[in-house]
Amino acid sequence: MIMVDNKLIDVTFKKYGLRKTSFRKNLFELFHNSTNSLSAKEISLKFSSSADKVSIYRALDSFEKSGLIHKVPDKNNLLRYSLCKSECTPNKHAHDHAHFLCSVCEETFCLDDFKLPLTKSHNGFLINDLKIVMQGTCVSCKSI
Amino acid sequence: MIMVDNKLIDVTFKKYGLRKTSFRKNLFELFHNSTNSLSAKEISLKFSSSADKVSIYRALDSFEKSGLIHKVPDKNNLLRYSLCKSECTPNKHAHDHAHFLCSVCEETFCLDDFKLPLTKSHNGFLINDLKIVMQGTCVSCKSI
DNA sequence: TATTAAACGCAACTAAATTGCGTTATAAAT
DNA sequence: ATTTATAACGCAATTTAGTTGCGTTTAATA
Repeated sequence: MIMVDNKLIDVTFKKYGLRKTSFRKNLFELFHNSTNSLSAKEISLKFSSSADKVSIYRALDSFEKSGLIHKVPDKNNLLRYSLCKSECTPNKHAHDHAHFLCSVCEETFCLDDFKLPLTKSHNGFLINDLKIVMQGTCVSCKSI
Repeated sequence: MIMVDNKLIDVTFKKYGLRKTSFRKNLFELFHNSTNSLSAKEISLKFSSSADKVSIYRALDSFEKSGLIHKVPDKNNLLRYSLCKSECTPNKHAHDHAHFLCSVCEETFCLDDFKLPLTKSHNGFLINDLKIVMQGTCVSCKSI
């Protein structure tokens, strides 16, 4: 596992109000060094089962509530998370991007530059949140 | 339960190539008389547990594969289905509409007239399928 | 009416996620 | 630096959704 600057950990954990336990620091590193999203199972494997699954679920929950990570859709309806790229806080997650599920490798990608339409209401329905999920073949799988 | 015309059942089951067992006829009626979507649990409750859950899951699966119903998103990641309104077949589900999850009543609605953007690719990602899921307050809950 | 293939129903199972609770470690207050 | 309060940990047990296997029943058709 590539080491992440201690400074970055300090700043990030302070910003999101998280306690710096060794497991949570490692979990943050894992997210930071991952290009894609992570499920509890994948995290468990990366830690070669040294981390209890309950700790994983609780850490993910706490990371999400603080605004450090966000839920992303999963092909098999698992809980799956990605590091937030924009400035999310406990009060507001700013996820104005689409998600892409690859049917081949089953990975989930954030399409940060695919912006969502900003619709506030439709036929009397008040819209607080809008998600776009695409399925298809990702860049890497396409060229295989 | 409001009776559905036997003619409608005959025509529908013929069209989708489904066998007319009493349970599946009742299940179709249930969908037909529901304004919203249904989960396996809700269906089980409606049948007051007279239907085995395995039969429910298998019927839903078969209804979906035939093109009679389609999966809709669920707040708690459950399998949830709605009757198809447009002309879906086993080969092609034509669901070019958005779905709306109400945060108050937790119901799922199909917004049939909210059309999806027809994008075929984005940054090298090949898009086969695009889903829009909205969250907010539905018409009824808004006015409470 | 006989045949065959799908649907049913029951039990057992799998896998994800959650809860409870006693223990440990961190942050802050002294 | 030590104490204290609280959050996180780790283990076991539980919950819940959904699946599989298999023998039996039922519906379509020949």
